[in-house]
Amino acid sequence: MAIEVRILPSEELSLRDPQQTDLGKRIICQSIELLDEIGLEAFTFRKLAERLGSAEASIYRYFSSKHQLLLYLVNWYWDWVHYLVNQAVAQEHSPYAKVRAAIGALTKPFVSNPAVDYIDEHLLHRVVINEGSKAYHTKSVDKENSKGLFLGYKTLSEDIADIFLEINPDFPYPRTLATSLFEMAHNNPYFAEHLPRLTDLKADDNLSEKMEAMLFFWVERLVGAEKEVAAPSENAVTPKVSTSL
Amino acid sequence: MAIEVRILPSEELSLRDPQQTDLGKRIICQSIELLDEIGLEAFTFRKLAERLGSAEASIYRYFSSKHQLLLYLVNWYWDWVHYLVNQAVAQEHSPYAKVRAAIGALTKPFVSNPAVDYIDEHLLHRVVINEGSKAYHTKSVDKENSKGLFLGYKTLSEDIADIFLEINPDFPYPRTLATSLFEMAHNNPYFAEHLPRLTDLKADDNLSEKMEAMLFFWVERLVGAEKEVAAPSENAVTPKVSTSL
DNA sequence: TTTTGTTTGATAGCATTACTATCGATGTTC
DNA sequence: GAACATCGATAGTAATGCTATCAAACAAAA
Repeated sequence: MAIEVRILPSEELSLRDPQQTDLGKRIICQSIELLDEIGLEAFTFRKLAERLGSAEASIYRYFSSKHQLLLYLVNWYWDWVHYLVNQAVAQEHSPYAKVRAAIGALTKPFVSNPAVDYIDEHLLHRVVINEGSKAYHTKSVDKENSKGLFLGYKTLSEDIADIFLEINPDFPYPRTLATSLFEMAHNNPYFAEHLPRLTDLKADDNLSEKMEAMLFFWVERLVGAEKEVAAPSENAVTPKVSTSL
Repeated sequence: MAIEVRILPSEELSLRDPQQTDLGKRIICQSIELLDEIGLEAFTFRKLAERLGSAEASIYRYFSSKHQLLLYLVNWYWDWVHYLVNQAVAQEHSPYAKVRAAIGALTKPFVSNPAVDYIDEHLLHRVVINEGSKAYHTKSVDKENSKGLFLGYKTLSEDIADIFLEINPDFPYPRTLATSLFEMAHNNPYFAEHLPRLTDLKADDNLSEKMEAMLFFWVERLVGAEKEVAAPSENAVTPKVSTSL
């Protein structure tokens, strides 16, 4: 059974679906690498075309601007994380186990998707950490939001928020907590690497585990169900996935 | 008594001190307005010069790039918030009252500074909310960090983190909590206005008060001193300041 | 097998951006 | 009034962010 995970919440994310053609897939693949190497500011379609052995104009046939390309990539990421979260949560029953599972997916969203070989999830994760917030910190947010280009982020947050409400229906800040955890999961690795005095975590090998513990600490204290404070479900935090994306 | 608040942690923030000349002050003042109007991406020194009735080259004598200008403004903001926090905290004695005071400054950093007439703190606050994170999400972070260009953010966070440790010396995540509160104080108003499904707060008149309550809720639950949970200190949350900056 | 249409690569071009350099005019200082 | 710094003005250059055109390559349709 191949679950169809929506990658395009809106046709506005590209001029033509890059997943349908060879060039399109290479654009996605190489743009992630190039973004990771030189950053969004220095990234240009000219450089990408050169790297692809293709022409600038060819890329413009898929994406009208580098901002649209960024939105595409970030949406892909949000959908991927959402999928991982759903997958992990579905295997759990107690609310706290669900939270653990969701946090596991948030802190380790770089498991690779065997159904999509042209995207390096590890690289994409790093790119989103570095450039992700630029996708919505723009003068065009409202216009793009009305076209549904941020649905990926919103539905992901709301699904996570719902788990908090499952634990404690009176918790007053489920959405803020969900987005905060998401942002923390990106900011802390970044800070640990570049501005270490802004975080308590070290850029170790086991950063993910430390962060997982920290985010769970956050939820435990904030959502604060009085019973069942430490649900000892250790399994299935980051399940290996094998469905097609 | 005029307290000297450091605005330039490093000479690297400008080519020449804009506070010393009339043109310099007008550059600061108008750049904030222009950034607020059209955003960092569309902002150019040419447009700014036109608005100033000046020449592009004249601006380049103060700032080598718009990125340097952004760093200057963001540092000004960090120092200003830091000053407000110190000011507010100094008047309190109990740790929780200090937290309340600090959060008050974080959520309402737009009180105006009578000693600096060419900066509109309200506008600057909005600009930092919209563009602030772009100051350190760059490929040049490490280089700039080694020059001390982010000291403002780091010392602010650490001072706030120290208050948490005062409450609970064993709290394991003081810095992460400090930066999280700071980022939440920026993200939530932004989300409330542009992506409302990402937050629980409404873009009301009393957003600041709601946010203040929320951030205090965060600290209360997370830092979690068992005694003295609700310190009823209501005064001096955002003091009017009159020292020279 | 021709025809038609689609995709691509190649080239050109254009307005804007991000600067740098030069050069007088206008102060200001001593 | 000589020396100096500041500023506005103009010019120029390399890179950016696109748009347009055209022909080769290929696939689908007739």
